[in-house]
Amino acid sequence: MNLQQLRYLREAVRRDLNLTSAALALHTSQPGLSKAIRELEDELGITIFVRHGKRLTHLTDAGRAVIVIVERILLEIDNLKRSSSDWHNAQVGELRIAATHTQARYSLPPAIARLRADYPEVTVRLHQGSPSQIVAMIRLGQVDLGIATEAIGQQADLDSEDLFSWYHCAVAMPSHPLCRLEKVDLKALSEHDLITYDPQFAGRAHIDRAFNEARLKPRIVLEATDSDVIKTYVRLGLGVGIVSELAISPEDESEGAPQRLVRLPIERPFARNTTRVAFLHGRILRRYEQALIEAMKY
Amino acid sequence: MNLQQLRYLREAVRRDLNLTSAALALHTSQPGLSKAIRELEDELGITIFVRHGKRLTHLTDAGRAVIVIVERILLEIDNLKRSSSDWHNAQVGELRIAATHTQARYSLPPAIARLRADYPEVTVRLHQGSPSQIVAMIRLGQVDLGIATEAIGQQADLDSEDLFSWYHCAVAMPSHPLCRLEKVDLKALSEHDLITYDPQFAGRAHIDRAFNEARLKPRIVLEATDSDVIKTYVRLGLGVGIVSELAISPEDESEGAPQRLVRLPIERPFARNTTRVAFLHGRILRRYEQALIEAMKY
DNA sequence: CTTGCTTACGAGACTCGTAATAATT
DNA sequence: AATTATTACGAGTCTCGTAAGCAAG
Repeated sequence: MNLQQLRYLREAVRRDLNLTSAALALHTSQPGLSKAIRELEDELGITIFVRHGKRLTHLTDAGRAVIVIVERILLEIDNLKRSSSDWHNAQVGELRIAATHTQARYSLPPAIARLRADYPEVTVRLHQGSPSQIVAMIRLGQVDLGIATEAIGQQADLDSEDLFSWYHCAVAMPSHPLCRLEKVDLKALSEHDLITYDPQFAGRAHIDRAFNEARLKPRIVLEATDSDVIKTYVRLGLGVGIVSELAISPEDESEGAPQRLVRLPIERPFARNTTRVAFLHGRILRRYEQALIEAMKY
Repeated sequence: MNLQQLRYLREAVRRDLNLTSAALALHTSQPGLSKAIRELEDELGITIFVRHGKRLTHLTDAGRAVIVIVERILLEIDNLKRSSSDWHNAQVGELRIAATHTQARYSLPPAIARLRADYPEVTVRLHQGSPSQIVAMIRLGQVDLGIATEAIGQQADLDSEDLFSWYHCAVAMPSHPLCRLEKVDLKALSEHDLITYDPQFAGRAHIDRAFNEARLKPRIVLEATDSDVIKTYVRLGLGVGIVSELAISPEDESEGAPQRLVRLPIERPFARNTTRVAFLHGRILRRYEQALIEAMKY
């Protein structure tokens, strides 16, 4: 048994039992991969894959049991490399982050700037996606850390940590009728056109829940995954935007700004959102990964 | 990096950084082992061992961090083999148990008989030792399961399970003066010669504690690691034995027996003892290992 | 008939053991 | 002087890629 075989096996499973595709991904030949897997099966004395003629169709029970352990082994091998690397040159490396747009655009920049200053030799790769895509990227080992607000604290195979909390706010153009009110409640909001996040994103669940509990049907005229897109449409006068307060900067609200946004005085805020960072369960974090996480907490 | 290197490294650490001894244990050549470790250090980019000329003197900080991960990897590799083996031939294998004498002699036999009946192809190897030796044997991978009453529930690097509980009892020859009492209390016991376990064994700590709390000084005239030895000396008339009730069989007490022992009516029993089974943290148990554990619970 | 796994085979790399070397205790 | 790690080197093994074969959709 050797690590190569385990890596091949994992990739084959990840690629839905397509050895050709797995071989391609691993920059090796398909026959070699095929052989390695058969040899592993022989040595362990089990069949991992059910074969129909010359196709791998699905995993056996034993295969499912084995793959779990193999994933753990390879995770620890990674930990070994990362941990070693931390001892001899803590400051060089690569950090792959997946985040939603809101995080990538508003909460990550200062943390990454800080990281770049403290660890100039670390390359940062930033991927964007929906929370479920982020989770998938972590699982497949395509990224090291995932940052999102939804769906990221409840995965059994991921470890996660709270970073910070924030609320939604409502913004409108100065000319909007709601800007004339002292207090804006849910009912008032529900009577105007609203623009907010796609249901998967940035705490949208909390927004829906609030309206639901008040037995109100909001008129959401536009959904986007992206705070900037929402702000743009608010500026076009399409409605009131409900966005993360992270996405509203002083410049957006300043008197002199050409397309000034006004933050509406919402009576009671939508439920608090907590942005979290997640990574593979059991993964040891490198020094700069921990530094980034600390830099994001406040 | 390969598994061989990791195995070599683990053995070198286990053998107190003596590569010659490690090579011997692994049935390989010492230069090969030396080379493998250097190559691993090179690849990881760290030095694991501090070298004084040509001696390995101690571990570096990085080495200590690395060895923990390496142990985990090799444990999972073992799990992989064991788990696979469970799928293709659950009934064959080897089961190495370390137990104290009392367990090996009194509580294990029925469970092992049952195991032999259910899994005739499983070879059982039984090792004896003190609780701390048992823990060491588990740690070094010399045995699969360890069974003892003391010192075995509180090791951070071992998983453990309760098996059953039992009390100490006091036995004497029929002619002994204590046999004439209706009730025997600690004070009465403390006025006679006592024979019991070595301080490391079979709940001896509870015995000492009981006397201590009653501010009595027991006259322990003989200590043994072994219930049978204690019974033998009781039969020789050297004193009252305080042994596990597991070690007293109906034959010992039967009227017709040549060297009959009498169980004294102790007023209040010594604290309850719980016998536990322990194994390496994170180890996956084979079917017959679980079966043995279940067979011992009652 | 295209896709995709397996078998066959050979060149090159690697492993591992022996012998020699060198540094500590 | 004895013990113990490292270096050198070569035989044997193993790995891995190419080419060919064959089963399934």
